[in-house]
Amino acid sequence: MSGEGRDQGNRALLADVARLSGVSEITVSRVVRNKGPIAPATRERVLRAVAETGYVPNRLAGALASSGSALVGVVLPSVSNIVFADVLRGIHAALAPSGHQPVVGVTDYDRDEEERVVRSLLAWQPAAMILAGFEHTAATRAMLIAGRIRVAEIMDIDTAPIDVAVGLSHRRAGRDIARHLIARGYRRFAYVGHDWDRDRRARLRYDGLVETLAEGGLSLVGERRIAGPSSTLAGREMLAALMASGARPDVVVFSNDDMAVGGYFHCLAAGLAPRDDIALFGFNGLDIAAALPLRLSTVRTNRMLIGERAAAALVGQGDRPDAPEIIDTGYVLEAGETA
Amino acid sequence: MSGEGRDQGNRALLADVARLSGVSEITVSRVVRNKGPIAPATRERVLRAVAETGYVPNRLAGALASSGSALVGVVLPSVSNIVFADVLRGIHAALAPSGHQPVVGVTDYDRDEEERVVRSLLAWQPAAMILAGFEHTAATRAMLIAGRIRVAEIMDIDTAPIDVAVGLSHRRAGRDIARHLIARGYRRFAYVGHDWDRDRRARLRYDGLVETLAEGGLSLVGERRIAGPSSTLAGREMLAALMASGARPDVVVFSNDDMAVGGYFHCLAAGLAPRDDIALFGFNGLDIAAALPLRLSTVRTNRMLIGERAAAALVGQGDRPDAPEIIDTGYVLEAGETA
DNA sequence: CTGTTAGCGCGTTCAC
DNA sequence: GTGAACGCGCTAACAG
Repeated sequence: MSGEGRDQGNRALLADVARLSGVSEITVSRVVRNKGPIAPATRERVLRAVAETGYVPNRLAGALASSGSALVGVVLPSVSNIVFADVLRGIHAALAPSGHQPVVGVTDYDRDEEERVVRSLLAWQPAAMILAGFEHTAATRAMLIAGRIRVAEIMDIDTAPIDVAVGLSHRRAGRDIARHLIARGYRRFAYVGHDWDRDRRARLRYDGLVETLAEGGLSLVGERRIAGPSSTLAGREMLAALMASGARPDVVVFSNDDMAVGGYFHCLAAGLAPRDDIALFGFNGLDIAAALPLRLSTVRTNRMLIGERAAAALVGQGDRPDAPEIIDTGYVLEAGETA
Repeated sequence: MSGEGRDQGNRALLADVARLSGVSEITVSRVVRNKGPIAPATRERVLRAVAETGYVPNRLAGALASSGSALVGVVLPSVSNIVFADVLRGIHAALAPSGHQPVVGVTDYDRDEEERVVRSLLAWQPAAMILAGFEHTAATRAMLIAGRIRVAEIMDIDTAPIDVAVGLSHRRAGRDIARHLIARGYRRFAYVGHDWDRDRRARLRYDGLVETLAEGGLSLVGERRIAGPSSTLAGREMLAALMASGARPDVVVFSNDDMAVGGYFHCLAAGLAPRDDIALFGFNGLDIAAALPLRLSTVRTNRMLIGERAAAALVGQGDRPDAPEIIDTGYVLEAGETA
């Protein structure tokens, strides 16, 4: 606000280009946007003037005039989590061809912060909005619904969306993990996880896991959750604590790969052989999981695809449909070498 | 472009709030922006009307009218690299209080793509621009200089910036690593790295390392670089290849922690004891480095701080100064347990 | 194929 | 402490 020099200097405007090429502003506008019929000769003259002046269109003005910005709001709990970074990459990739720009807001896993972020993104009149997760405040939901813009809620498809849901069923993944491990002969299951308030999807997987165990007459022989975000260090410490508590699992299911890699490290430090002494199972299919001395057994999710499909489902797809749409991007259970 | 329903529906405007509260538009505007003198009673009436209508200011229009947007362009080579994700987190944190919004463009390590990204970000009339790195096309430089907006080039401070540089000296870090390891008694150095075209900072560190070794009468006994991005898997494979080539280093310096963790995994798989058989040194100070069975010896850089300082140096700081500014965010050499 | 007219929604003057 | 007029830079409708 203290800034003075908000002067454009010699920034070229549409009018400058028009004058230089001897046509009207609207003609230049049409050439620049590749819209409407233009005589080849005119186009060339205009293009030359554009190059000469170094004209860069003011999209702020353009968006205001056409009451439709090429901005897409993206609301993520975190960007330093590789999972969301991958999603963002997918969104970028899908948006680039149409000239749309993602504008990212970060909530830090806080619903009230999400409300503030959504409000502030909405102020830029975005063409669409992509949010990670389905748990919003009432006010957030109201803004999203009233906004009339397309909205994608991504990462899981276990909940009914406002408009479009893109992701995978985490509950189903949890069930598949249980089935797979039971089939492999494991019986003494333990769980090592992180904060469910921050990551409801981890809880959905847990529920699926425990449900299916129960159907097989099994239950967890041990369980440990850290009251914070997942991390390699947390995984290492939680598995150490679990083992110290006297539990004797033959397999440990982790809330995700970060935690599982930490568990792997605990095994190395404690002289336990992963799989032979204790089997390990993760979730996400991160690169590092495949680089461990023994390839981590895990579930590979396609985060980039989630971002791509979400973006593609929203831009240039017309109005919000009557019935919510569900897009399942699936997952692959990778047997690996640690379970 | 195919979208029909770009209709605002019943979106409340400044005029609606004004009518409802019985004052003029400009008064509402002042209340909403907390600017100018307002009678407490008026403010309250207006605020009530704002709440009632659910009014959200149109920042597009606001920016156009005041010819100054609260957007900050951020140009990054990648978002799925934790290093840049951390930087982005810092930028977000520093920008949030002043209501500025970062708009991110991703170049995928391509200079021509950077040019396109910069052009398209400039079209949103950002208040400032933050770019990772110093190597731009001539056209990119020209746009940045002509734009009159504040520009930060971040990550290293080994090159003269257009306006502000924020980061650390990678060449100096390379020299410090060499000095540290020589002091610890290591003599047979090897290097395992990744693509220098994508990451010039890795090369600066390499240069510093080799220079200092030479001053001590030493040189690398082995060296391996993958022609692609860094990754745990690449680190593992490159160290394996290096050892297979017959080199017998007593310490391996990696281009970064990802590569070093991969090297650690190779040691485990090959039955080599990290440090006792072969010492390992990384760069960045990632969380995972501290979670390994032996804490990785590395250099901790403060990526979030880089983002914060860059953002703080630009917004609300007036015009571009005559002389470029250099902000050194420093680094800490962490001795660790692997070297 | 090209131009004219009339805003988009708000903030900056100034005046009162 | 409040308001009226004008314009930010561009594009949607029409004409021609």
